Amino acid sequence: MTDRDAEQLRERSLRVTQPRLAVLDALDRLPHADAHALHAALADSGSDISLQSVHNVLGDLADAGLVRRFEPARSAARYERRIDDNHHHAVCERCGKVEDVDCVVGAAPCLHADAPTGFTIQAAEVTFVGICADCAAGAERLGGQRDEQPATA
Amino acid sequence: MTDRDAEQLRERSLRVTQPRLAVLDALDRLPHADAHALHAALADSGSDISLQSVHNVLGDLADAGLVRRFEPARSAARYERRIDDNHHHAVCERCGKVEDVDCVVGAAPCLHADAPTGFTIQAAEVTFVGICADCAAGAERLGGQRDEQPATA
DNA sequence: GGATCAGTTTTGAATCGTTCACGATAAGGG
DNA sequence: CCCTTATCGTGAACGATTCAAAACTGATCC
Repeated sequence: MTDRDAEQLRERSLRVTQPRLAVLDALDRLPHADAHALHAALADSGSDISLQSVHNVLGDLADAGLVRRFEPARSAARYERRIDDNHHHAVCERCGKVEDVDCVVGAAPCLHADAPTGFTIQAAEVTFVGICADCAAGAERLGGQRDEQPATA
Repeated sequence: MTDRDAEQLRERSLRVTQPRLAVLDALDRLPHADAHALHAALADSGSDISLQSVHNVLGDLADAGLVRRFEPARSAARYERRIDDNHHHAVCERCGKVEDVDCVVGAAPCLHADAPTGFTIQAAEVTFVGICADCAAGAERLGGQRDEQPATA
């Protein structure tokens, strides 16, 4: 997929660099990672990229529209490569895990708010908060625990 | 309304203190303020409360369910007193202003996501991003400007 | 294939919003 | 009115992100 990544970068007149390819590749493996998690993952796979560069690259990619940035409450910014379809996110209150939620109410569901005050709506960010299956199962017999996916992965 | 505020605090077994009443009162006047804006507003109206205490109070009030905390992307946490109805928010990309958006799709619109992975949805956070009427009007003849409501108000 | 130039990365420090720790203070029951 | 304890204030610490300047390298031109 690195070829396709390089192509995408060129399409946006971004230089094809090792850090950018590495970040894109890591994002394929960690679909909702934050900068810290990506940095750790890259370090593990041999790419010696500074955390600041990860932020830098993510910023560039987000500006270019190759990557989408979203910020669950109480959490660092997460990044994902799914940008074409408008899907939403479910965040586990307990462990911070994020899962994709496809639109249920049709094509672009919550996008048509009638902003009474002349607001021009450009995008809608929908985030569901709840308990993921794993935490629900684990919490039945254990007290509140924390696992924090992005810190680990 | 201070009487009602005091009553609400007592109902949650929170002590009725001047800082808490002041914050609640300020929140009535600034419906979507962040901690900094509230601190400034309180200072203006004579209440000499430290910024840390504002955070502290807001945290307590949020824990008690008297206040709702939400975090628009790229912005500090905002707080509001409307907690009973589930309404959403429209954030102006340009000036950061937040306006309430009532549910359009019925009673609890986007709340019924079929989380495929056993997710138990507890709440939905819907945020619309766009351009507010003021900024749209102003931007027609001015280059990109910034006004940042919470910093001023 | 190599030189050149601008876009990128790096390093280190700075910023912002928020949280922590602890002594000082005051709310509210007795 | 006193005592206990929640709460507030002060100051420092913290995590995530951004900024600044110098070193580097990808892409183009020769």
